[in-house]
This record gives sequence, structure tokens and C-alpha cells, in this order.
Amino acid sequence: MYLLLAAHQDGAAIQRISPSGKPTSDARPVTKGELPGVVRELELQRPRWVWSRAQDWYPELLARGVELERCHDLALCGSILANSALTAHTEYAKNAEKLVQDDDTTPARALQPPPPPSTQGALFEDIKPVVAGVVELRNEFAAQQAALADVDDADLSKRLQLLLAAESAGAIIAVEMQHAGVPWREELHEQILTEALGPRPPLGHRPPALEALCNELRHMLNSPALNPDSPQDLMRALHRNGIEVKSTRKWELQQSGHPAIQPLLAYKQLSRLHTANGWTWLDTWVRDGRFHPEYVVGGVVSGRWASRGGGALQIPRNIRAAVHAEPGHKLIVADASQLEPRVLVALAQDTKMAEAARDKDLYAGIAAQGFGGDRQKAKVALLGAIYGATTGESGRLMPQLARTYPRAVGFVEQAAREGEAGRTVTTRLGRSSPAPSLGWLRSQQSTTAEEQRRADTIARSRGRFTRNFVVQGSAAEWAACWLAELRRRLRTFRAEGRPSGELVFFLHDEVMVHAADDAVEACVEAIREAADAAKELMFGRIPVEFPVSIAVVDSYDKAK
DNA sequence: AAAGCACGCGCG
DNA sequence: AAAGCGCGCGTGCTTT
Repeated sequence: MYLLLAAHQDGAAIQRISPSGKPTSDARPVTKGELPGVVRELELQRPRWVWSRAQDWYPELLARGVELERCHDLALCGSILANSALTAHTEYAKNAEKLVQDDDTTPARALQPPPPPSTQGALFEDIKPVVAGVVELRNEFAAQQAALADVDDADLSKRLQLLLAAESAGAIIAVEMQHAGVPWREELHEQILTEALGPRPPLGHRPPALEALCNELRHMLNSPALNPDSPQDLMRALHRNGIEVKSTRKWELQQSGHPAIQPLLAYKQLSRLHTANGWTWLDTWVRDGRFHPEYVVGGVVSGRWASRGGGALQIPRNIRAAVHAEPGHKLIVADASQLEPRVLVALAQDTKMAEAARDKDLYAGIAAQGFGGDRQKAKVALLGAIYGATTGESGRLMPQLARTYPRAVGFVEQAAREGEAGRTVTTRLGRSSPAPSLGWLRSQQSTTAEEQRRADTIARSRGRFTRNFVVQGSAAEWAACWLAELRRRLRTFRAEGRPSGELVFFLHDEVMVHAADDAVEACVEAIREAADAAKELMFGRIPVEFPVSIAVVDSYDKAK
């Protein structure tokens, strides 16, 4: 059953609709205050909630203690359907195309783009539903369902439906994880900061350790006014001292043996800790022992999630000790091992590489088959194939890899050719890469030799993008299915009154579950089962393993 | 003074 | 040791 939840005057309206989007009841107006109660009541019928975006409604509902099982996120699904090659022939895609301005690269969207970044601390106050009433949303849903029905190939149609379901589940999970937050022990974080930087300085001042290093650098580089935070300033000072670097990047500085390099690198490292994850970050993003980032589902064209605020997807290793389970609980950190290479194996149906992928360590398997047992070489070669490396060691290893695995390498090469020619590519479940911009197309019609060279560079760059898109995007789909399957199992535990865990973090190919001690075993099992289920949902029964490495730990730094 | 860009570095 | 893909964000610096 589908229940439409739309904006209506100051509150909302709820209407039953059929799978094709026809109303099967009158729209019921509900005030803001009544909404949680009404939705909770209706949820007992296990509907699929159809709404503009999960972000518009679900944070508020969750804050009132209302959890929902499933939804259809019109904005996310619309964006997929408007771009997918599988629905390119439909009215839906053709209408969406008209909405795209022809002078930029904005992806087609059936509804409004996401709201501007909300200011921190206002996660639940600031969000206003998009101005979209019952009729508008119902029509949108009907149009999306019609587009789905227009996909003739039953297999492809099923995949696309799976993608929309997984994406919508992701939207729900993202809001729930945002609500739950990552368990964060502030005093452990502060301890790390104080040990590395000294006591907290007044606002706008360097902490003692940075101050000392800065003075040391000024002295060693004979530059009394040096600001090491200014690349220009720093570069001039280095040059004055005969350190001939072309940039101030860490790896380039490491080439030099000058005695000032060591304190400089130390300064850079500590400065990073202070500015990106120091006391200010802690004040801003951690409340009541939880880090509450905002996840942006569909924030990356490939289908990966992005995040907004607090750098949720970049929790650096050196502060992970502060991510700590609550008393009587554990963190279960699960990681899909070598996900992208395994997805490539499944996509390309490379039986030879599948043999290697039967091993828990895929790189070791590949090393044994084609690289004389050299695991590092095998890894560099394979990642190079997925990213489109042309130079360096990775580039040199490509022919060797192609000889051993013509199908897998051929698959990514084909994706690269498509991109270079200005065509789009499509993931396993049907998410397509954006079409090239008009500017791109224009660049390819160059005449002079100089223009031609530039055009080739741009074309190859797009080829690397599409090459990676199919693999990264399909891997993101696997991860979305994994996450959705895991959530379903955790909810079942709870519904049956058994101990369960809560999803608290997700990062591309990694999930974190916070669970009471007596729930750990079941959660671990659920994580593994969900991974198997995700594989089968996406690829059916294939002889490729998607092993998950799981660490049960007190703190995040102990995982891996 | 605000907005936008380049750099550099964190994560997968 | 970096390279080839995808991101967010703080800082300095330039443009508006």
C-alpha cells in the first residue's frame, strides 16, 4: 500500500494511492501537531510512504519517536529515472530533459534540488517541506511509475526497481543515522588534542605545540615573520633556503633532506588536527556524546553518499579512539573487503578473475595467477585498471593484467571508450552517468591541432570518469542493498523483542553498528547475511565472494 | 565585506 | 612513492 505524504497549508495531507498513482481515498489534512500520531497509527498497516524527500519529513517524525519501515523518495528516484538509459525513451525522461538548463551541468531533477546547507545545530528546526502538494506529488509518483512500467525488459525493470527501493531505503537510513549519531567520547577526544597540541588556546591563537614548531621553523628558515599556513609565504621561505620545491605538498617536501623539513611536516600534521578536528570541531559537531553529521544520499553522481558538515566521511585515523562504544556496548565495524574489484569481476563475468575472487584476499589470488605472487603489484595493477592509470608503475602493469584477464580489463576499457566518445554508461542496477555538457561537446569539435590536443585530454579525462563510474556506482548499489538488508534484519530483531543494534555510521563500503553486548553475535550474523543477500539481489547466484571483515571493538581505532 | 578559487590533506 | 577515481573542508588569497 502506498500512502502519499504531502505539504498542505501549515501541516500535511495524507492520501492513499494505487501503485500507478491513482488516488484511492480522499486526501486527509493533518496538522503539524497531529502528524506524528497519525503517521504512527498508519504505519501499522506497513505502507510505503511516498514523499518529496525523506529529509523533509523524517527527521521531525523520528524526533517524535516515529520510525517508518519504507518509503519512496520522489526526489531521489526522480533523479535516477530522469537520467537512466533504461528509461531514456520514456515521457518522464523527455519531460525532465526540458527542465535542465542547457548552459550548465545540473543533473536533471524532477523536483527541487536539495536545500542549501543547514546551519549546524539546527538539524531539526530548519527544514521546511518543499512546496509540493498532494496533486503535484501524486502526478510525480504516477509519472515515475509509468516510466518504470515502460521498461520492457523484465530483468532490467526489476533491477531498476531494486535500485529505487535501495535508494529510498538509503534515504531513510541516512536520516536515522543522522538522528542516532556516532558514539563519541568528548573527553577522549580532548585527551588526544591535549597530548598532541597542548592545552586549548584562546580563540584565534595557535596551540602551544604549533606555536613552538612555528618558532622553530621561523628560526631554521631565517624568516622571522613566516606564516607556515600560507603556501605562498612558505614556498618563498623554502626557496630562500635552497629547498627547490614546486609545491608545498607533503610528498614533495619529503624528497628534501633539509633539517627544516621534519618540523615542517610535523607542523602540517598537527595543524591539520587542530583546524579540521580540534576543539572547535568538537564544540560544533558533538552533542551529548554523539557526532551528528548530515548524510547526503545521492550526493555523488555515482550513487555514493556525500555528507555535509563535520566532514563525516573523513574521520581521520588519529582521532578514531574517541569513537567509543557506550558502557555495556560494542562497536561492530564491518568492511566489504576489496569491494570494487569484486564488483568488477561480477560485472564483467570474468571467470578467471572469479577464481581469484573466491579467495578472502582477492589481490593475493590475482598475484598468484598473473604477477608471480607479488600482491602489491597485483593490487596496483587492478586499481589502476579501475581508475584508468596510464603512467607510473600502474600504467606499466596494465598489459600484463589485460593478458591474464581480458574480460575484466575489456569491460572497463569499453566503459572508457564510451565516455571518450561522449556517450553515457550505466551501472548494474540502472544508474547512468550524466551526459556530457554542451561545453564538452563543443570542445570535441575543434579544428586546430592545439585545440585537438586539448580536446583529446578532456575526452580521456571523461573516459576515466565513465570507466570508474560503472564500477564505483555498482559498488555503491551493492553497499546500498547491504545497508537496507542489514536494517531490515536489525528491525526484525527488535520487533521480535530480541536484542538488536543501531546503525550509527556508513562510509562507502563500511558500516558501524552500536550494539549491547548481548546483541553482538546476532548483529554480526546479520551483517554477513545482509552481504550475501546484497550479492544475490544484484547479481543472482554467481561464483564470486563478497567477504566482509568484521571487528568487534570498544573504539573505532581498534578496527582494521 | 562577501563570494569564489586554489591549495593541501583527510577519507573510501 | 605516486598514480588513476570519487568526495568535504579550512586556510589564504583574489575577485567582486
